[in-house]
Amino acid sequence: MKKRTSPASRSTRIAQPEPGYHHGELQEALIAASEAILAEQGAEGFTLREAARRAGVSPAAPSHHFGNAQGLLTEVAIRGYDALAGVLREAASGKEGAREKLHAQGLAYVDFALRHPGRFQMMFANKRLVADDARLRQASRAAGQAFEVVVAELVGGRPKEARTAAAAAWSTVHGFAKLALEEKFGSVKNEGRREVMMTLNQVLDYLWPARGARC
Amino acid sequence: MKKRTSPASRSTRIAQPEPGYHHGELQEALIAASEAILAEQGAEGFTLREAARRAGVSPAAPSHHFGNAQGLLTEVAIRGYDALAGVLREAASGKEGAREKLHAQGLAYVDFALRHPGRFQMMFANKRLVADDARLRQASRAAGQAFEVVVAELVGGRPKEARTAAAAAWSTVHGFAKLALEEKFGSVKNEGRREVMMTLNQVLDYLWPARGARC
DNA sequence: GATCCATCTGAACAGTGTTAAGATAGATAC
DNA sequence: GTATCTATCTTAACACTGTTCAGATGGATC
Repeated sequence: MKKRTSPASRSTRIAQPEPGYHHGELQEALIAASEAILAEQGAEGFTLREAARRAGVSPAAPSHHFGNAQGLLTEVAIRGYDALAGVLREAASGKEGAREKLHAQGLAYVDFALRHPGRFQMMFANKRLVADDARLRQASRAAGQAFEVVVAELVGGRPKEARTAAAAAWSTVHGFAKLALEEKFGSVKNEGRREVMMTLNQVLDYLWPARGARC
Repeated sequence: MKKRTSPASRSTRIAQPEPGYHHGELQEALIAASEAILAEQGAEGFTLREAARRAGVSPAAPSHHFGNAQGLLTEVAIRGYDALAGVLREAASGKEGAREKLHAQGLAYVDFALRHPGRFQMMFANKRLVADDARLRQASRAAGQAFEVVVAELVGGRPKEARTAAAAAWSTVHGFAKLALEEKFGSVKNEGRREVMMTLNQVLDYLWPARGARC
């Protein structure tokens, strides 16, 4: 503490809209910093120290708010699931008919994954999260249920079949997103993305065909 | 170099069947050590130093054979894809009829992932591998094509539709495996695994129904 | 105005991957 | 049979990482 103690230098800290901490702003600053790292560097690029650096605090500061790196990432993942659930609900709300809603949700799911790869990968990196955190599990379940409500409409309400169909839908779009992110369907940068999304369109048409199109 | 120089102490090194290195055995020892770590600790538990430790060499030794950690893991991933491709081909060969073959492949794929989670996760952790390694890409493509040959039979040879159907099949089983590993379908330990595999069975039946079962 | 207490810092620790220079020893050449 | 060559491995160091703990800091409370 030789050069950074004066109020003037303090206010130059990055990602600190209000000059004073001690007011619960550090949590938000750390979460925002983490999301920025994930967006720029991907899930593997995240480090707790870098998040602290961007928030303008020492490496030990985050521990007082989140316990450890897993705690911070868990909070980031929760927000990610909330965002995903919102995207899925909105996609369904803009369509008429169960098949069209499911179709739109599938596209929205993969679009979310390709637009926010770091965040998406981290959401499903259980080992880096507090996997049994109650709020995390709830947020994850809520996102999964976005499929279930649409699928229930598709299969006509039978709960057993709805569970199976929801698992099928989630598996398909999740697997497609993961494989696309690992470039198994070719590049996903720039115009490569459009092509990958068209492949997804065909996959969804193949698995959930328009009434009477298959068989 | 004070205590470990005598031939006697040298021979006590772990995972070193033949006492003499200098014969190309270190590559195999490092790969075997890495696979053991992945099996015991999962993908996140792998460290290059631990692999070197198990092979009985210094932390710098692997660099002479694999360049860096990514190089070693790439070799591990290649063997993983080879094993997976073998499993998929064998699963198909034991069945009659395209749908039954695809069904068996799906079960085999997820079974492979649940039995070797660390290896499986690492195979799809592009950031930890030399993603553009020619042999890795070839091994990955070979595994993916195990689906294509069966799916081509299913759709009757039309190549465009076969590509789509293969992407659909791979996506579904890959997504199911990933979600299962992240415990999204409940526990996957012990008898929980049987239940998860039954869910997969229902998913496959739902997406690729027996002739005339749906519609 | 003194005390309290949440918050944050500084410094340390054990661990990581990677690099460069040097030791070692099997293979080759004379 | 001895000397040289060359692949292989070690030692030591560097810049990182996450986490812990004693102590400084300063806003809120009495």
